[in-house]
Amino acid sequence: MSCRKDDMREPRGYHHGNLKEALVQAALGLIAEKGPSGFTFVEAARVAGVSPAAPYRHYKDRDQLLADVASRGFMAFEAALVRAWDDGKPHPFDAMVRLGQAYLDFARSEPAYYAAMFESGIPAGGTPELRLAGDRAFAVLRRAAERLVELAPAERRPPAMMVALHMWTMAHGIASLFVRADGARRALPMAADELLEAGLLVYLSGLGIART
Amino acid sequence: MSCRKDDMREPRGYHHGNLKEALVQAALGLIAEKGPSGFTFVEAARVAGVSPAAPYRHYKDRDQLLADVASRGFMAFEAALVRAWDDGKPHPFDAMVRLGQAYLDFARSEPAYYAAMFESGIPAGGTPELRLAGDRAFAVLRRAAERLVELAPAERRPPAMMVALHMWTMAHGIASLFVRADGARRALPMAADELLEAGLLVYLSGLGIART
DNA sequence: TGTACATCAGTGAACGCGCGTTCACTGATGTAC
DNA sequence: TGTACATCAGTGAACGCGCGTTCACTGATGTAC
Repeated sequence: MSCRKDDMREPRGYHHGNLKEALVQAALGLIAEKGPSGFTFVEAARVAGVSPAAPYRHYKDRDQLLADVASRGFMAFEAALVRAWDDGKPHPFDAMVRLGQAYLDFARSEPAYYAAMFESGIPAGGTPELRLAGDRAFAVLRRAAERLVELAPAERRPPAMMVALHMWTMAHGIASLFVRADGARRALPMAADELLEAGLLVYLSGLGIART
Repeated sequence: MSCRKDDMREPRGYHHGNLKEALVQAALGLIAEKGPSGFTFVEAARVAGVSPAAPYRHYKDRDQLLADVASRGFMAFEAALVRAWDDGKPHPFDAMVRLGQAYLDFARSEPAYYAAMFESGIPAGGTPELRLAGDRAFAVLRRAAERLVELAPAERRPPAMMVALHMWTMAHGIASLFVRADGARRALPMAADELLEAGLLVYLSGLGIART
């Protein structure tokens, strides 16, 4: 999926050459291992094979690194959502179900990104890049919602923004409660994907939006 | 709402008399202030006015205290949900909307409990008490769902468990994204309560469940 | 009612640890001429 | 092509800090007789 664990380029001289990248990868590994709160600046430096003072050349502090990781996470997230939505083909209905799956898939396959994005406690607008990347990911949901509400009976067409927020809410609720990678995941008497798909379908049917 | 900030009983002798309680209150205050990951055992002792070794008489370690806080949180949560549901009166439909409100109200008015319950990273079954308290809170949703599905057309009655999970999902998703107290709360172009209410109503309508 | 004693809750000093951050430094790189 | 020099990325040692945990201890409480 992502370029997580490669490029631990062994032999290096005085200059690392790619430290910023290496710090991000190190952070991802540490977050996956012990959660966002267990990740430290010093240890990221150690994993990247560099002295504890080196990261300060690239990030003001720990939170800036975390924000960078979260930004990159949102970019990868947006890409995954765009891919799943695939411009609403062949039918916005199917595409929307794929979108939900992609949301959960991302939480599952990129738990470190997901945790940095949603569970690290850094503010959503912490840096301009982070805000932008987050907005762009949401915009995918927003565009999908716009296409979907066009399928509703014209006389009672719901606001697309609301629909987008509801889809986000359901996907995020399920991911937070039942898909997360850490010990706080709750047991579920069915597959998380099915739960989400069923929820989305019931919801759309409540809006009067049908498959054809 | 809760008995949070009282009983800081000033003058005391060698024995505190109520240290366990005081530690829980101290933890709640610290979690509210800096989040679950910023809370430390030593500082809880300091706030309770006691030496750093004293808490070990009552809790094996930091996580046990956190689990106790979360347990108590689930008990208060359950009570709030039961109160809101009010046995489905006057109509399960209205009661369900109240239930959703109560969920968000709890997240808002008891952010420390909420964080300990859902964002502290302690496993949901960390202690038997915690598991039991969590199950009981969910059981309220479950019972509500049972009453609601009875209103659905008999020939396509959805499983109550699924409905309960969907309600939980929506409420939790909104609480996690838009109601949380820390810096990670996201802006919302409408009231969170209205978003949840609308989502629940659309969902129920999708199940063929109507007000009368 | 009084005394002896067991139990228990809290003390305070100490420990080792890892973190975040700083500092003057040094090795490598690139560029002007 | 060669040399001088500015710039920059990383060093390594040091600091102060707060945490978790332990230890032998001590003061208070309750109970048996």
